[in-house]
Amino acid sequence: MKTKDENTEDHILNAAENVFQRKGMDGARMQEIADEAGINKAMLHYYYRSKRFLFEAVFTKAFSLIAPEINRVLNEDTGLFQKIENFTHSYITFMQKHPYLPNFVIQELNRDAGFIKVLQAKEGFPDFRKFQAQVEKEVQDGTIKPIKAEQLFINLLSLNIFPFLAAPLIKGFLKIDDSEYKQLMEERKEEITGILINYLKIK
Amino acid sequence: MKTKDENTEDHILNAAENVFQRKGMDGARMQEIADEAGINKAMLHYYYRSKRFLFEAVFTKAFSLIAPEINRVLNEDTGLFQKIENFTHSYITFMQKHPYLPNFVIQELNRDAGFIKVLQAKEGFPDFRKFQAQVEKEVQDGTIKPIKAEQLFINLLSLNIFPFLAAPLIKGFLKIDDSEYKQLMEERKEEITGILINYLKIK
DNA sequence: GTCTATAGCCAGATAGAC
DNA sequence: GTCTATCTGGCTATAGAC
Repeated sequence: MKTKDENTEDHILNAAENVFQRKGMDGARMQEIADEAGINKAMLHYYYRSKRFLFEAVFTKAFSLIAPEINRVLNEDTGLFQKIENFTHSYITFMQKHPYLPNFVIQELNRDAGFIKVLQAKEGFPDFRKFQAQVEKEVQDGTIKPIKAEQLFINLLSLNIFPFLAAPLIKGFLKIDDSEYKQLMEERKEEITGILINYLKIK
Repeated sequence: MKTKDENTEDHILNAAENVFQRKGMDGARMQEIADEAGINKAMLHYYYRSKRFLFEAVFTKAFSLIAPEINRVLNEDTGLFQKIENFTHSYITFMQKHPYLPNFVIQELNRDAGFIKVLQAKEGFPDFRKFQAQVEKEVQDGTIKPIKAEQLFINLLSLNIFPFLAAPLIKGFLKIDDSEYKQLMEERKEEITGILINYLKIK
């Protein structure tokens, strides 16, 4: 078999990512995906059979891009402070590459919560237990304040992800434009690391 | 004119809230709203003329419920620590009453960012300036660490709102059920207040 | 004001030529 | 594999009786 640089199937998937991530399952149109891919509507069905299946391919791939980001926090072989800093610093870079992705995943999971079970069954789904053990150990050792691993994890995700999800809302409240907002996000690398490490540190 | 306890127009709006907030603009169906209201599809158009107008009525009302919550942080006449505690403690209660609301607002603003301008023009849109002045004053007085009001505001919203937006995702990562998650949210009242006050306090 | 019936359109999906 | 043409169903919106 010959493998072209980028075959039709991949073209379709890329186009579908663009459209689904911006418009969501319900707002997306097969015609728009076909246009984006520069081919015909019938081809979408030839390769993916239905809108539903195409959507699921996009969703699964989206999640497979997020999973390594989460795994970096959960399973990397470094200290807690280092993990917090690594995750926070790399997250903005990730968002610049995939601006619609977290919102897409969260939105579609709210629309169809049962889908998380499909993801959990797949290879590479993040495993929380190692992180939990690490936090418990550091608390035991007295290197950090007593805190639940779950809460720390939620705090880390909240502080990093929310400002991107709610960007239009926050820009509206603060009455600032895109470039000022981008500047704020840049500052948050230090801001978030500072807050969390300050909270964990024993004075 | 006689005012019935709940007239048809309100019935429709309530039903529309249910459906739009769960399904979004694109996923919602006029038929489902009519069923929910226990009346006929034609009535929706009689009272609200189009799906678009009905949606906007729902969206505007949704925002008018959130605005006072934000205003409490921005304009209440209390100290910063008190504001943080008040907002955090009341937010969970608010979410229990309106579980789909913040996700709905954020999602639809991402779909159509221009809509924020309509909201900004309305009465009661939160004004950030008083909060900003307060933070700057407390920094000046040396009662809190130097911090930008914008970042503090973003932190407060992130820590409170995100865990509800991303509930299905976080439940999936932590492999916990609804009641365990609810318990975590309850603990967060103290967790969030602690983090932020700890970060602001001068030791 | 409230209903039934239906117009008119648009989207997902398929048939079939090449 | 790729296209054009078309089917079929569902959705918003309206016409018109009561």
